[in-house]
Amino acid sequence: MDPVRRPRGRPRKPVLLEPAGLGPRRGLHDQAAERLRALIVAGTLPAGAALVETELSAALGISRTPLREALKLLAVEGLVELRPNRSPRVAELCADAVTELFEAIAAIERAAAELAARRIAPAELERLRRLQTEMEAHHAAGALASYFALNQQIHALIVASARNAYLREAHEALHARAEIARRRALDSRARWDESVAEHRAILAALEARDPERAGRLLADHVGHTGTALLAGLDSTPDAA
Amino acid sequence: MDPVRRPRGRPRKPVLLEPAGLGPRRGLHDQAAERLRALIVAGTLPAGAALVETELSAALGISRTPLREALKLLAVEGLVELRPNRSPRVAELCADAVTELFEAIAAIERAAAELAARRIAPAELERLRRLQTEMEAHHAAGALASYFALNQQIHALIVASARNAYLREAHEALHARAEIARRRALDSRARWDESVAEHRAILAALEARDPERAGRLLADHVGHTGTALLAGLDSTPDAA
DNA sequence: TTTTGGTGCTCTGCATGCAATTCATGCCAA
DNA sequence: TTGGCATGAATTGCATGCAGAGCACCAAAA
Repeated sequence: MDPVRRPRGRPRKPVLLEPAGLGPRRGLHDQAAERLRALIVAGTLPAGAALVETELSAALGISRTPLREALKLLAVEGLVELRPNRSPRVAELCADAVTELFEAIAAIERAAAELAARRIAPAELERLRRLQTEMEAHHAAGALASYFALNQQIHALIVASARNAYLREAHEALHARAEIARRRALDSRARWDESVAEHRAILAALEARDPERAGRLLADHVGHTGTALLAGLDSTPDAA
Repeated sequence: MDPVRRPRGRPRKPVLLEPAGLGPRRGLHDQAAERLRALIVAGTLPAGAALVETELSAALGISRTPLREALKLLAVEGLVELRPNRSPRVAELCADAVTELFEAIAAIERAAAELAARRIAPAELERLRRLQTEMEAHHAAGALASYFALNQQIHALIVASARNAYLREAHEALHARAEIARRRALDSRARWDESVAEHRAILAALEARDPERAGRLLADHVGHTGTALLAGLDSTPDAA
């Protein structure tokens, strides 16, 4: 009944999967993909966990066919790793991969910021300001989770303001994987102050509609986040 | 027996699908995805064509299950468009989308060039030089197809030299879609001279290990390619 | 004790069958 | 003639059954 299977037997923490209580949505495979994505990003399904079709399908209350389709989907997104005739596994992220990942995210967000500086609408700028204010409030209150959520919304909004569906798409795919790494990292409260300040500078650059500066600041910000996260990475996430 | 179904009846050109003669490969779904990708990029399956599962599976000599998985795969890659309870369609590319597409490719290739300028290995540089020479030869000989193939190899090699799997991944996904647009464009021989010269300049920047210049040149090059291609786009690709 | 060959089981991969939804055709009424 | 509607076929979506590949465990020999 436990869909999580670690490569070699180890103390398995119970994984809770609601039997399938979700509302009227699109196809089951889509729902399954969404759920699995959430479970993987949240770390409920830890990196390296084997995903056995029969067990997962039973846990999700669906049959193997839509589940397989969902797994293929997540494989393309890079969240799971399929090997022929073997159980798919939740993708691992070694330190090198995290470095590359944030490098790529920085590249995309830089381009997005440059475009956004030219194209962002006043309403979006206003929303960015509100989010920044809110984030600073959560920062001051020490609310880590809320801070992260706001932070993510800000980055997503900047990318959206670039008005480029392909950049946005690429960013989303990479962001999901970054979230995994983020969950595995220890609290990096040390970087809060820095991060908030950097966000303020980025917002200022966007308001000034300075593409070069906005792009550079955002890329640097993501780069810093990556290195900070890398430093705080739990070096022994699953394997002993 | 004809897997191509145009939205409204029109003279359908015959689509040739080999019954399944390929050698020992991975899963059928993978083979199917690869084949369909090739057919879509080549334009054999034109944009907007409805992909009926039973017909396609029969044409490919496989059953519907692996075909469905392949279609989901291509949907994530953005080559086909799935709508619930309707036949999947080959994704369309309107002019705006092409603009955005090349914008995104330019962004990624710029980042890749900047990284490549720092990381490219001497052997890769040597290979780039050879490809450039070869491409110039094909250019001089007026061999359009060979020129395009070489051009693509050069871009792929530059991205590979950046040593970032995520950028490479994003680039590949976008590149497939760009190929579709390229097939729909009229001959842009007018840009040959320009393009070859730009490639020479990019190579020089990489040899000089100048990230900023290499990135800017490559981004501009891609941008020019995009606008040229956009100008030569067949404005009535399928619909009357 | 270590290594090698065998054996059984589990799991994936694929094919097929059935139900639900959608689209098209034709009919009827205004 | 035109608009709306009902009916039918076609197609997707999902579940299940079966064959093949891989892995683990076990036994036997060096």
